[in-house]
Amino acid sequence: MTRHDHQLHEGEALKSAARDRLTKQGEQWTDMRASVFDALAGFDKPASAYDIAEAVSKKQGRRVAANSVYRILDLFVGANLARRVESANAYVANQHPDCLHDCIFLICDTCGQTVHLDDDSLSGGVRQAAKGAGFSAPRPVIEVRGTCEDCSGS
Amino acid sequence: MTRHDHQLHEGEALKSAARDRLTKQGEQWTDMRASVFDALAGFDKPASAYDIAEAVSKKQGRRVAANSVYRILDLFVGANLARRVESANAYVANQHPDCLHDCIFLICDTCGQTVHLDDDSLSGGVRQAAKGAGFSAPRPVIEVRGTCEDCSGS
DNA sequence: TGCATAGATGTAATGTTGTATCTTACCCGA
DNA sequence: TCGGGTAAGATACAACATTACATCTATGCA
Repeated sequence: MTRHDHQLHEGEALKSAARDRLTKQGEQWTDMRASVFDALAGFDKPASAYDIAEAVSKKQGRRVAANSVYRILDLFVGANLARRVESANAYVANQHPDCLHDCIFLICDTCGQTVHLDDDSLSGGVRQAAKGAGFSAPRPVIEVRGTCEDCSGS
Repeated sequence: MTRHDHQLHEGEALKSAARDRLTKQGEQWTDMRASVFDALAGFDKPASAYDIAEAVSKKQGRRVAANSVYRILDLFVGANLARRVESANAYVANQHPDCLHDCIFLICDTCGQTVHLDDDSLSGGVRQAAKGAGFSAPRPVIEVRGTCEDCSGS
């Protein structure tokens, strides 16, 4: 596995990195988008759009509809601020929105905790295999379901 | 990519291989299961449970409910007769139910066609990475979204 | 034979995830 | 201040998945 020497953001730093990234792409950093990002980053495991809608609703004391959240999540995924975890139908905040990786998620079937690896040699191999089969614009989805260390111990 | 020298089944041969495999596991090969397998194998791209329910319903002239199909698909996936394509919420028949592979799906975003690779070195690398991170019983999900050769040409 | 039982399937309802469409609110430049 | 554009709200609906419980059927055994 490759080591990351780039910045791992958290809390306010992550939030402002996300804001910078989005505005740099010509998109607006609205209150609603900030709220969705906060909620997403506040979860310690992948959150569904509905989870986020509920969290934002609670925080703001008004009902926020799921479709608004979806729109914003799509935008985030497009801007590399968030990732979709396909096998969980859920989303996670990207801790380093400024680096482009094909990332690998390890999702615990027991507790839902998800850890995130970047291994460009593995994902590169998958990309190569796809290209070799005639696929263009490949976007690898590499996830592993299993049991995390904490859960397998208990 | 590794070459397959094992048997690739199709049509009746595939069906009987599937039946053998299932019965060998102590499960029954019922009419309903045969119908679901037929329908699944009859699609040329990943089929959702509802697609299959509809196909079976049409063929039998009676309404088959989704949950029956889900039950059987779960059984099939457990017995290696079928695979779930996570990023498509859909299922495909496994062409060689007797071999255990972590397979790789390439799904065309345009036409939905899905090709299936077995590359044990890639999937092994992913397994290794997961184990290295403390994950046990890893089940890799490796899929690639992109554009197939046919669709990128047009 | 007839009954008990376990497994398979049917029925219905419901929950979760994702889109489509139209409307409204707001900002900003002309 | 008007007009165009983007963001977000409201509503409906489509697609995917699960649950609880009823019924059927094959099988073994008294």
